[in-house]
Amino acid sequence: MKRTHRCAEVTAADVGHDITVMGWVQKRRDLGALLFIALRDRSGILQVVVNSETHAELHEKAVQVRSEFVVAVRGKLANRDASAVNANMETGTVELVAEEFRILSKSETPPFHIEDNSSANDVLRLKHRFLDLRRPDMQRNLMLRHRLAKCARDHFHDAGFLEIETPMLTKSTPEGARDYLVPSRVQPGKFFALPQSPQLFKQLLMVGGFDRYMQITKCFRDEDLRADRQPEFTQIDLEMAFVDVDDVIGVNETFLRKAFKDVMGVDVPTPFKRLPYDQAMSRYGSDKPDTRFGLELCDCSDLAVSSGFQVFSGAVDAGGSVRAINAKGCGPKYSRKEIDALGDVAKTYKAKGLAWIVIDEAGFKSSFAKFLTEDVLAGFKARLGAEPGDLLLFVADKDDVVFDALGHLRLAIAAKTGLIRPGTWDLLWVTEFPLLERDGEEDRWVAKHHPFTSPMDEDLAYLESDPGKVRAKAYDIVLNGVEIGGGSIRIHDQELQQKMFRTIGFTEEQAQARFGFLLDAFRYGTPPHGGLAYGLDRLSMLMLGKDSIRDVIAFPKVQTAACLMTGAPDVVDDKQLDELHIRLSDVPLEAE
RNA sequence: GGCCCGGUAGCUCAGUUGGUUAGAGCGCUAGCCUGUCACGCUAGAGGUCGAGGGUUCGAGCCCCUUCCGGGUCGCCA
Repeated sequence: MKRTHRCAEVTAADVGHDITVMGWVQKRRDLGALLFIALRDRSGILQVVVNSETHAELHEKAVQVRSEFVVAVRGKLANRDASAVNANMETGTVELVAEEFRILSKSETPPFHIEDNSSANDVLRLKHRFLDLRRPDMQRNLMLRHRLAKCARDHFHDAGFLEIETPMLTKSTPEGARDYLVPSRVQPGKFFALPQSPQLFKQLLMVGGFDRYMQITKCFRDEDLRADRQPEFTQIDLEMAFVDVDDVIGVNETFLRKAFKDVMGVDVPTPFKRLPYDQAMSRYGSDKPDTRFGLELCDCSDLAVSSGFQVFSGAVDAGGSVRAINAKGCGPKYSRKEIDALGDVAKTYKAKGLAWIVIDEAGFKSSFAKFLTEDVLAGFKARLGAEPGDLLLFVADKDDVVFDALGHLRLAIAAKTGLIRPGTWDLLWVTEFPLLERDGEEDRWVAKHHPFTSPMDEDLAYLESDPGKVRAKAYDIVLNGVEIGGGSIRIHDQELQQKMFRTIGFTEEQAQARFGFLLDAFRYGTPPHGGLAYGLDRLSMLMLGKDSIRDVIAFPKVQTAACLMTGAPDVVDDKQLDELHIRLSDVPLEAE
């Protein structure tokens, strides 16, 4: 027997014709002399009818099937009687009248039912991921991911990009995330690292003369997992020579517009909004702001200084700030307990507390009422445009704490009060990131993006005198408050690169030891270049409205970075370790 | 490493103040059934209450430890 159709790909034109389908038994409905089988493949479900009166032998075989048996059925596609039409089914007007039937493979009773919105828990599903993948929503997810990846290849191919692979076994580089290491058998005591991204290689491809490169590739970072972070994930990575910021942004806006059109059928207008980093922080308290709603931050530091409220004035005196958001109309919506819960949110992000004022017709209620004179209150109300019914929330601290706390508060309030309209696709560039940031632990400047990111031309003068002031030619693309990609224009000038290394405390020897191959390359004619990388998993996740990238990865890992299906990671034979010149220490021995 | 949530039948869950033999729905098995599509009807099987320890006359329930999973902070250039 040879398959002629997928189950749900039969059309009205096929009615009356002989067809053969193969798939899994979704459901068996046995009416005695009449048997219905809902047959499923990746396209959907088709009902098969087996009649014992007309096909006794066939029926005898078919009644043996159970859920998830794999069968092949040949027969005539027929229209159902009007009374038997199932309007909830894509193929509900037709059915396959079996004339030949083969059980290709039996199945044990599956540990959970194969269906959308499975209520089975994650452990069970991930242990049996091969079954979980049969569920229609997992099939849809991975099909969308495929379309997105294909769209990227098509678009960048059409725009003159070449897909070139870069090594998986490479050199560990300092800074950034923790590397996954691979021991060398041939060179005792030495290790490869799996790439955190193809960053250096794609820059070398630019030096190598491939002026437009793209790749869809795995990246590895040995850090703790989150709903949107897996130890291995996939980037759509690209790099272009002879470009500046606007060129990179342009080709990517075209890509995203095409991706949303082709994959989602959604029109996203270009150009996208652009928001400089300092505005993103001061208005939204985040470098990946969700701008689908307001609740913007408002600086009240000047009012706070003269408020007579020590917590407020002290924060400003210490170089911090007092900022607030006005949760319009939330006064009556939030109980005291719920406001306290907002305080807990603020404390999660290191705020020492959350000060609040509820404005009502009669006056106000506040957590710091005794410090609120008429004048001070009037000042805050005017600054925040407050009206009766509003809930004003204040955080006083160092700027980074204030931004972090209020930034997350506005998300919490938006989520709780339903400010976010589903089905909106809010694309936004965040630009002009700081080039450097202070490393608290080591008390030095470190690259915020990476050490090859170019400073903005107008800030070059400050690189040595006031490094914190220098902005970078770096940009992130943000979708609905989630960073889906980021990149920068790179340094292509050797002198500037040296200066950059000096600023982040690298001696020439250290830089040479770590990035020598790149610096060598840059001595031989480097085109100006820059690029960007997307998180394919995250973009797929958002397009599907999911809140975990596990839903768009065929075989994901759990929070302990383990694969429940294969049991990886696992112990290996001593022989393998010997070959790799590795001796274990400090490993708690399990009972053998 | 910290904090929070969860773990009872194959699955999803209920389980009163600590009290007899731990229940339900779905699924599964067998029988019956010619238009089902959440098929129906009848009968049946199915339990290390995650694991270990403690308190108690008595623990699914209380306490301690631990394992597993999820969320989150730190971490993630």
